[in-house]
Amino acid sequence: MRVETPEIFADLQRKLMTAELQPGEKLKPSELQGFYGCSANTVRDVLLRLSKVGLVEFEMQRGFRVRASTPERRGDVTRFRILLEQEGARLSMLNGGVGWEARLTAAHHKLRHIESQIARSEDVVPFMGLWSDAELEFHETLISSCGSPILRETYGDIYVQFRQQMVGLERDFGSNYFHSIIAEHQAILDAALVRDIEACRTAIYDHLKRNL
Amino acid sequence: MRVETPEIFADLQRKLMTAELQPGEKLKPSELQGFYGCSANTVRDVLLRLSKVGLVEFEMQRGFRVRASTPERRGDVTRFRILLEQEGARLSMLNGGVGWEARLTAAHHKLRHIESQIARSEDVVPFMGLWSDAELEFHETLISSCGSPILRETYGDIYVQFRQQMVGLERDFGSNYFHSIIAEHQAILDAALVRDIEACRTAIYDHLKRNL
DNA sequence: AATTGCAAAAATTTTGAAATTTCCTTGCCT
DNA sequence: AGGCAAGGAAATTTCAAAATTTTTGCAATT
Repeated sequence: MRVETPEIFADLQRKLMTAELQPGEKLKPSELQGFYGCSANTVRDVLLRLSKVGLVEFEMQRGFRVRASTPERRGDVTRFRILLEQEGARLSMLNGGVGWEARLTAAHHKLRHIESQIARSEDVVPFMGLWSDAELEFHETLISSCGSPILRETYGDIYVQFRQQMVGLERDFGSNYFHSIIAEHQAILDAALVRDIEACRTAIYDHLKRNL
Repeated sequence: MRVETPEIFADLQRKLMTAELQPGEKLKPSELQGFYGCSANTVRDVLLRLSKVGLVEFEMQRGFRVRASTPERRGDVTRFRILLEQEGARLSMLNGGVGWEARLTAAHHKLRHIESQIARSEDVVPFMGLWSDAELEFHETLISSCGSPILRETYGDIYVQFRQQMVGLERDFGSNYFHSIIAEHQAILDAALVRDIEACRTAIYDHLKRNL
């Protein structure tokens, strides 16, 4: 089974984000090498790049480890995400034009569609992949007109880490849960479209505070 | 001339931050290898880690390049630094105790001492190294009680990038310049010590806005 | 004169193994 | 029994060369 480097990266990132590789677990290039059918050094390269994203911890002479998941870190990631998203949204509301509004509306429409399906269905699991993608797109679109590449990049990294920290956390995905989520996303959209900076700030906080 | 990996990292970081390696310049492992007396792969490793910090750009199959310096990026880095420092200082003012106040006062005292010397002297160049270190310590201490490892780490990275963007920019380092800097640092310290969040936010902005 | 195609050169990535460091087990001494 | 040291196993880092990819230079065509 021959795999190319970008695929190794993608596969490891997915396993990291779905907790198929569990927090704290040691990542040995010499072991993964066999699985991917490449040399240990290639795996090492990929892991170094994953440590840039923050999914993996690296310590010199001590190798790699799946980033640990603690209540402290979850809170830290969440607070940082809130900071970046509030600022990104604020700037987007100041800079964004109709194009931004259109893209945001579109992203929200798709997200809403999936969330409605989930709210009606029994089992959330089969929707999780699609929902994740739609959620990410909505939030990234929200900050997309902030005019700061650094903010957008950093947000992308922290979002990925957020997912890593939250997955594996057993939560009550009852229909209540998704009804709340739907309302929260709606509140963010509404505030953004009328450029109400304070309302949007609050809506973002209310959406994410459950993870603090 | 045999050099260990951490020293290669440190040396490259210094050259990157002092513009001895100029923005946009290509970084070829096969060339640096000769200079450091190690293999190309070792250099590659170091460069991958420097790209995590943001000093170096990496693109698959295209190698490494010193991060470009443009007015846009300078502004972006500066705005992001302002965001992080304002939030870090705000949280520190809420969480920090006397210990924090003491460390901040100490850091400011050292910084002030060097800045006074510079303001009296003709040539700033010989002081630049010491001043850089003292400035970094002051700003890092300011946010040190924020309680967010992620914020502190990210600030560290962005500070380094800030230096990289600003060095090489010809500026008027007349005595006026350092008199302003002294006043600005003092304003930040004063606001922080009396926990005046708004004043501190403004003082940080006023200190950094010249780079926008 | 500009553009496309091809071949040579240069640079990057990958490899497999050697060298080094860390980690763990075992045995010795207090 | 507890702690420390030495030895061996495992893991990480480094190396030099091979394989791959990109870039460059030159000629042929439009």
